[in-house]
Amino acid sequence: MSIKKLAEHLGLSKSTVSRALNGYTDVNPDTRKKVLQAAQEIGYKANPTAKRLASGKSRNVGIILPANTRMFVSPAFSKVLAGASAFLAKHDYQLIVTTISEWQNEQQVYADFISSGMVDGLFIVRTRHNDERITMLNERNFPYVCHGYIEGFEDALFVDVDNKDAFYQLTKRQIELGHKRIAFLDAPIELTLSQSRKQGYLRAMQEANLEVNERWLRNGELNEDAAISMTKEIMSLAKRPTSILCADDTMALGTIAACEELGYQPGIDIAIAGYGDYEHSRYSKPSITSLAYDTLGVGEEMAKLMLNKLEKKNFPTQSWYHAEIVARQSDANVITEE
Amino acid sequence: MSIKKLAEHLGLSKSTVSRALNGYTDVNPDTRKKVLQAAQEIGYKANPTAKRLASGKSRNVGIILPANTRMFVSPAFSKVLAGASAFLAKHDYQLIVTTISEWQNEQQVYADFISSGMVDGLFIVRTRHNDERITMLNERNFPYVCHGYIEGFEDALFVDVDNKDAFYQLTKRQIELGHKRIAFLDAPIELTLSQSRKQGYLRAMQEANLEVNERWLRNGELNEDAAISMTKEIMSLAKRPTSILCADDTMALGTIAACEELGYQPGIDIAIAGYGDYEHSRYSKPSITSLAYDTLGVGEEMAKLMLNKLEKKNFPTQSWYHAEIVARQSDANVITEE
DNA sequence: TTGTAAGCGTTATCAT
DNA sequence: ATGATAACGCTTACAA
Repeated sequence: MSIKKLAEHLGLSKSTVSRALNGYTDVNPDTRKKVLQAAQEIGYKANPTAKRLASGKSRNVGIILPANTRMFVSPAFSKVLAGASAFLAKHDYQLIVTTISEWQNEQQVYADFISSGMVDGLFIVRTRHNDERITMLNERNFPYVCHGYIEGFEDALFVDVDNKDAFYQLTKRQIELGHKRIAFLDAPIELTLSQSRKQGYLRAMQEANLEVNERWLRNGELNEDAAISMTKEIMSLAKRPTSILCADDTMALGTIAACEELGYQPGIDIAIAGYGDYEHSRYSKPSITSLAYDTLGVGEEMAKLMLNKLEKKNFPTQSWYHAEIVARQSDANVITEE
Repeated sequence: MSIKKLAEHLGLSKSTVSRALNGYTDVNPDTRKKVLQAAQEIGYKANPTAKRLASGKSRNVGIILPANTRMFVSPAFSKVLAGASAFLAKHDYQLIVTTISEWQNEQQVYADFISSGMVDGLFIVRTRHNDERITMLNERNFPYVCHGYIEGFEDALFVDVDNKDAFYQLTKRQIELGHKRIAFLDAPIELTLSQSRKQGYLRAMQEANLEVNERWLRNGELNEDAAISMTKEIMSLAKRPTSILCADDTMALGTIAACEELGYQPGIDIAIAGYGDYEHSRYSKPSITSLAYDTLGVGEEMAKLMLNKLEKKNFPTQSWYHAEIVARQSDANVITEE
């Protein structure tokens, strides 16, 4: 009733008003001016639901977050979201976050969400090898942008941190600090990022001609508990590492706790480093050496790729960010001579 | 086109199919059975957008989170969200989270969001004294449930933790541990919760006949930096506290850091306690004594109140949760004799 | 119990 | 450059 009223008020037809409002070219500049002004005065706002039904576009982009993992809590990730949200908002798009619980079927939730018409595109996080979500989105030809690279799809859109380089750097740092036995508690193996991190680690180790003990190379969830149990196992080995790299700073926190429980002094007896430069890492004791990247920028970039895709501009499809070491205490003063 | 197709396929009218699908009573049980089965087989899903336009209901409830504060990151709060989301999902509602950036006008964002028809109700967090958001929602008669009590509106819906009791307990604990000079770094003064926490603190102090030094009672943002600067100021006072209570565990983290920087040993020279029982509090050094509550439950309760409201059932409008002390190292072994 | 038909507020196709 | 009018997919009086 509303565009209708506005039209009547102006003595114009709905269609003209609609065109004027939506920036079509075939409208008399004067008419447009009048319409815009009247809309302003009357306080007319187009009804998004009706718009959506008529146009098939929602101007929303969605993201589905597991309610139970730390993803929803990861300080780094929430900045990514903030960056994406801000960029979208500037372009009159909205970010819609829904959660998925453990008891829900992931594929189903994704399928329902995209077929609900609520969103024009989807952000995908924690991308996995042979990710069924990606497969489905490709099949349905539904626009998406991933946080984390994916392989096997030429024209896939993603932004990622150069994890390989990041962990190459971090490992190299350990080597330069004199370590020879370096463990790596990697992310869950199904995540694509775990592979690249592992590669970076391996490359540095091989370049330095250091032994890569398979027992020092583990995969686990990005939380304290997983890190604690892995650390305990590793540190009880006959041949144990002098340095432990972690896939993120929460793991580093757990690793520190586990080492202390075992009687080691992190930062003195044993080196520990993480990834993500979470807020608490500065305040941890010892403070945690970590890898920092432009979280806000990553989010913005994801949004940018998405808008390009949705509005069919020419665009790059992939974007890489660089992580840099933030050196702190946790790996700084460890004596490593045998 | 879809319900139409389903109807044609069944040889029924759209309306009958619609009624059958939506559980109306005036439908032949047999007909309903057939319709449901056919829908199942064909894989028919009602288009939510069309439903929304026709019915004026979205089956979505929204929440607007500041992208920049720690709200989005607070581990406790993300569990609240998870609880709410799960409960809503069980009842075929969705939680929609949008973010608001610093440069956006809050009232505007709220107004736009509710008038967008995207949500049937709103969760409000960080409720404030004379909260303009509440005023607006009341004026527009738009359903909402607050996290944090609000005053001045009889039939307001909220769930809250008994903050007064919580900080009464926490303060009392300090007193029983022998402290006489107890500081309190409270939340931002505009938040309603800061008042009740202060009241709890004051009550315990007064019951014990202890001096309440106004300089020891501060308000600040719930993050490390705010706590650090407040702690430094307080600890440089001629008469300084032997115990510092914090409005949440991130503040406690900052307080610990600041005390250490000043040469104190938290948990030994000075007692510190927080609120929220964040994940990192167990791993902090010293580990942080905190107040824990049923975060998931709070979220579920918010969702429950919301659904009651939306579906106009009789219901309680308010719900209180209890917080309990989790005793750890940060305030355990502090010697307090003068 | 079922069907008809008029909305819901837009956009989009065709004329004019 | 503007106006009718038919979608969009569903709900909901009202009629039958």
